Amino acid sequence: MRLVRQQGFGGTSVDALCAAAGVTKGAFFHHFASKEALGVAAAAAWGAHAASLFDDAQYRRDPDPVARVLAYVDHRAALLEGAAWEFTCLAGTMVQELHESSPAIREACRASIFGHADSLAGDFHDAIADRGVVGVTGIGLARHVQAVLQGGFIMAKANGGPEAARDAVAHLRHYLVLIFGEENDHD
Amino acid sequence: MRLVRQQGFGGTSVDALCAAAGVTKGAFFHHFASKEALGVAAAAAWGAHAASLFDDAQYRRDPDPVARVLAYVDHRAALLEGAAWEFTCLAGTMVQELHESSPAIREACRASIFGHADSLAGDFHDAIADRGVVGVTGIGLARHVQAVLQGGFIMAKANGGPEAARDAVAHLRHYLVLIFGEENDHD
DNA sequence: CAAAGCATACCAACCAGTCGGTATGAGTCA
DNA sequence: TGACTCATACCGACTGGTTGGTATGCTTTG
Repeated sequence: MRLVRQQGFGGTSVDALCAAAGVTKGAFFHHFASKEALGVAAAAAWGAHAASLFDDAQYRRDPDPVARVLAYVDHRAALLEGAAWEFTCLAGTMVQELHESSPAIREACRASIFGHADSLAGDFHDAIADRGVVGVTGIGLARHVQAVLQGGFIMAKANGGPEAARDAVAHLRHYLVLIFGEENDHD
Repeated sequence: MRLVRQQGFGGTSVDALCAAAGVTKGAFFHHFASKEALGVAAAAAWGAHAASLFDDAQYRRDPDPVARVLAYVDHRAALLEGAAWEFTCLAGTMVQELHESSPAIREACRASIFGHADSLAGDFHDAIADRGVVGVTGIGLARHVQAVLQGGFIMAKANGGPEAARDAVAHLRHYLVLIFGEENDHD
């Protein structure tokens, strides 16, 4: 689904998709009722891909929850390399374009983005409880992390390189450190 | 340019644009060499619009620079009302869609977004100097503010309402308060 | 009159989606 | 075993409509 990430959903024709995937148009419409159905399936697949990337990563076994959330952010920062289509979020790209015209795709993208935030909320909740932080919630902080990442992607697209996104993530990390303090049992 | 904000650039045809503006296609192509030229002009106009909205707002005369930057964020939060197309950023929307396919529009959107950040950098610089904050720069912080806003817009589009964007801005304000402390001469 | 501003009709390219047809393989029965 | 049926997977030419853009001529203004 690289083409959609490069050119957008509307900018990618079904013909182009089929040519890139090496299938014919007949096969495409045999498997998907419409182009919109492909968008829904792509968003769902993206959510599953994200889950497989982050859900059982090594760093999630650190006993200190603050170390876990900082490691997650560092991991995200490390992925910011290459061209925009290589590190940006398919769900964020699609929902921006289609949130008004296709409720089905909007919902699939929402599920992907907020679902990923949900999967992080536990660690943030533990970190908040562990440090006795007040004024923020685990789910709220997890969603804010996603918002900053999405915003960083837009800055990177505007600027033509990943540096702008890395700056945003660096500020995000700074925010978390100000909230939680540095991690305990590292170094 | 409401149509572009609702449906995206590719999703809005020149015919629809002309109908909405009450002009004919002949007049359109008399004024713009191409649809892409319209996009460039729209991004530039958006930047000018933002400048007129924020550059000489009342709150920018507060003698405390920290009060100024917090007032800016509060002002942005207050604008998060209604449907997504009413409060989201035209430049952010367009650059996401066209950053690869149209370098001219990408550059115009970059100028709009980063130009607005530049116009805030002075206040952030003053706030940093005033409070003796280390580890962040005025321009870096101003750009981060834009990134969080853009990310909030995406979360709002995914969620179908402005609440998600307000949450992001609330965390952004929290970050600034942690960095600078509360403002001095307010209340 | 001459140029600029604008309107109308038009074009080739492209779009998502359709449709008649084929290939294949599993199940049935004599 | 082999002829028959049925369902699923797949093919690619085709269609009706839309796209950005153009060609031409009218109309207003200086």
